Amino acid sequence: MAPASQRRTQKKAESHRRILEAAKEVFFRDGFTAANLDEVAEKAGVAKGTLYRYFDSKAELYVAILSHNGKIFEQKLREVLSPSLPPMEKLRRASHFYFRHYVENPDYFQIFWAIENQAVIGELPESLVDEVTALWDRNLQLLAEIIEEGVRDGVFLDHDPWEMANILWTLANGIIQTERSTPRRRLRRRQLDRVFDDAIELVLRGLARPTVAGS
Amino acid sequence: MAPASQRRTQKKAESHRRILEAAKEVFFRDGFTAANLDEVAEKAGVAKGTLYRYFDSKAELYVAILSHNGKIFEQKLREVLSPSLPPMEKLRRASHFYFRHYVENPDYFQIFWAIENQAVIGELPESLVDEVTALWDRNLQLLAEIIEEGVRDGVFLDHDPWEMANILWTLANGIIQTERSTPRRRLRRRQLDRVFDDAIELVLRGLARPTVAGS
Amino acid sequence: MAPASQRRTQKKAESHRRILEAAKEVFFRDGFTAANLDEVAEKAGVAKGTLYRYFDSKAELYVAILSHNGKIFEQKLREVLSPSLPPMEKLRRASHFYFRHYVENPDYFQIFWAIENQAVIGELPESLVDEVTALWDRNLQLLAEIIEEGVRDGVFLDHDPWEMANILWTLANGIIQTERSTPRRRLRRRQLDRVFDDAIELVLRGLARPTVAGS
Amino acid sequence: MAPASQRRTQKKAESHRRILEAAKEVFFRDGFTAANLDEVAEKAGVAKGTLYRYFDSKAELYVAILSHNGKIFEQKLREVLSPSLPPMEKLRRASHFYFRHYVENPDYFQIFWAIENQAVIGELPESLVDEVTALWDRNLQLLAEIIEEGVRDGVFLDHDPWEMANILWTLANGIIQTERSTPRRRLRRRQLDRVFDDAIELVLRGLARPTVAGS
DNA sequence: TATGAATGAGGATTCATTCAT
DNA sequence: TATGAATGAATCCTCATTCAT
Repeated sequence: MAPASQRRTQKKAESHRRILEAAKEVFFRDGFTAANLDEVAEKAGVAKGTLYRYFDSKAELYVAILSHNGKIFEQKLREVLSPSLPPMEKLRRASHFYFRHYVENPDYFQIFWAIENQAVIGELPESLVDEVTALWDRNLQLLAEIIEEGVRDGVFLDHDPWEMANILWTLANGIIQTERSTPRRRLRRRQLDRVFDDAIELVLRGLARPTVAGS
Repeated sequence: MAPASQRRTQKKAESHRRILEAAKEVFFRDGFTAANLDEVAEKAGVAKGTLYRYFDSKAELYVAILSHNGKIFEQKLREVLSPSLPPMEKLRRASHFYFRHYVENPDYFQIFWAIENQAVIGELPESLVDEVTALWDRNLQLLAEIIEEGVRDGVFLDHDPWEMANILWTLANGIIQTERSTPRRRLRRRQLDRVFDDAIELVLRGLARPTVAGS
Repeated sequence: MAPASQRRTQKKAESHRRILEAAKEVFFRDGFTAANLDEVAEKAGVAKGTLYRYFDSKAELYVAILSHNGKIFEQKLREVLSPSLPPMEKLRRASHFYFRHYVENPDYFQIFWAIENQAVIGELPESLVDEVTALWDRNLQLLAEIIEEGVRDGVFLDHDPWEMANILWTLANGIIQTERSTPRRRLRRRQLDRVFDDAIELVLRGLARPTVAGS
Repeated sequence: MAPASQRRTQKKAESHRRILEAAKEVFFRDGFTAANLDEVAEKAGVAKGTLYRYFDSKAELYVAILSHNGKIFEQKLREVLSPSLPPMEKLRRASHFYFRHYVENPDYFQIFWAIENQAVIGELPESLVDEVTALWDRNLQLLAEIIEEGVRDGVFLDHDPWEMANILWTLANGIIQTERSTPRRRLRRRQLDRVFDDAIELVLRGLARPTVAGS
């Protein structure tokens, strides 16, 4: 490839990245409908029209963020789950990873929820919606497999793994979500660390098969 | 009061109620920004201008719904928690109430989350925001008191009651929220009943002080 | 009807009229795509949003003009064609009416042609397009009936009346259209009167069954 | 000329041709304002920026098409009008040529009309507009000369030749135009052939000096 | 008090044109 | 010379809010 062409390709990739970055911030803060593409363009340092060279519409830009961040998340989650660990420890690590990921990338988060919004989905090709749904299903599937393993090994109560995965997933999301949406309450960010640990341990206790005393 | 005046007062109350009803439906379905006051007025059977006789702005109408439904919820929750029950059973009832309340009033729900977003709602009087926040804090406080009682009685692990209340609250919200936002996943509405029961029992198990074997 | 309500209704009708008037002018001058609704609103003396209280979209406003003017034209044409005249004279009158109508309402004209435009039609409900098409067909039908009468009476050559109506219609449109589109040519507006007369007589001569010499 | 240079010149001419070809198609289909230069570039197989190496603006590209096709038309018309024929036959041939030209090049046509609209085209150099106007005037002049000849010979009525040329021109354009814009009416393309013949004969009859019976 | 017509700022999207490579 | 990415002005349409009746 000629150096000039290479430079141009790089610049394009850079613009793409900056747009996603800016859009993530704005969508996160304002939600899909209230988000303003003027602001996205300005934050990304490009002209408004440029957005449309990279994404066909506001809705597709939105989905691109969901998808992009979902892929990063999935990849990191897989790295965390080294196969030799016992199931309980895997779950504990996955939970901590999830929490840490959120603390370090607070704006990756809110956005998970919004795919539900009919106002957004209505404007999207079915295929895009399916893509994002499948992405998050894969993450849930990872959890379900750990639980299945634990059930087989007799360390977890005999519940439906997929259902349990949903409950765990839900707990984690719920805590983060609640914390986000109630910044004034007594539950402060400084304590969030501990609250999260406690919640994880609470759920793991609830999930574990009680060890028979004396055995 | 003169009969004419009385009739007028009744009619006003009726309009107020119809507007709240209609707005709840629309805000729930579309979210704050995408919600359209034309539709609210039409559903309520009043003229658009009439909305402004009852509420100063879209945002205040929104907050009025949060507040109104919160009050109803609080009242019902208090009715459920008759004081003679053991703490564990109180928590179980509160949880089931919460779930049942959601199943019967699905549109009461989504709306809890949105108060967070200052950027969307815009400039609300501090007092309004505080009112809603305080309302939900009172609900949490009810849970916290049950847990405190349980800790005192030795049936719950010795955790900070407020923190535990948050975790429970969060779990319940998270499950409902997840179910709402992932209608395509394997976790179907028909199973939600059971999932919710399982989740509650899981958390209560995690919260309970393990009984000494043999005793 | 209460006087206040009546006044409001009148004002609405007045706005409707002013919008149609302004839109006609702008659409005529610029064509559908290039026409600017900002300018229409300004000329009509209403806010831009007001346009949308009366017409759902640019395309529907456009069709409303076609339809409105078509109806006026049809009505006037019928008035001109008093039934007792001989066919040849009826045609002559219809022709002169058409020409006069154009001279007095130059902006009624151009617009006839544009319904063809796919860019416009594509955005319109089928029913609207059909309405306009039917309207103009009725005008053609009026001409065809005169010709049919003349053919029966033996004063016109034995051609298909519908076809002949098309040719006449076409001639008239063509002359006006050409004159509109070539303002710089030697054929000046001042002469248009005479050109139009000459064209009409030329076509009527061509249409007439030659009278037998000596009779 | 060096072979390399020659090749480059050829390639340029080829691009020029392809751009005109593509632009004709798009302008014809969509009209001036709605036409999209992105599509033109793609159809022509060149980059969008390349269009501006050949034409200074959208408007100039448009005018180039008018001019280019006008020149082709003029050349062919002259070939058709071999001087030895009687005027009536010349007119008949010119008419048929015009019609055939349209049937074979339907997209050459629509475009004639649009030069008029200064508001749409915007600021074109006077010289460009004059060029196109002059081109079409020359075609009209050809017709006028035939009529003048016929008037001198006594086979045509004594009318102003330029005026008659306009009427003929107009009739032809009108029929084609009407047919274009009313594809749904009863006048179908299959019959257009015959309609056109009938129209020509009608006009020629109207133009002809009646032969005195018995002489 | 209730109405609903009018408003006009705001926002998504398009596209002719420019210009660095 | 050709490219195609970037630009940003232009424009259609929406909708919360106002206000005359």
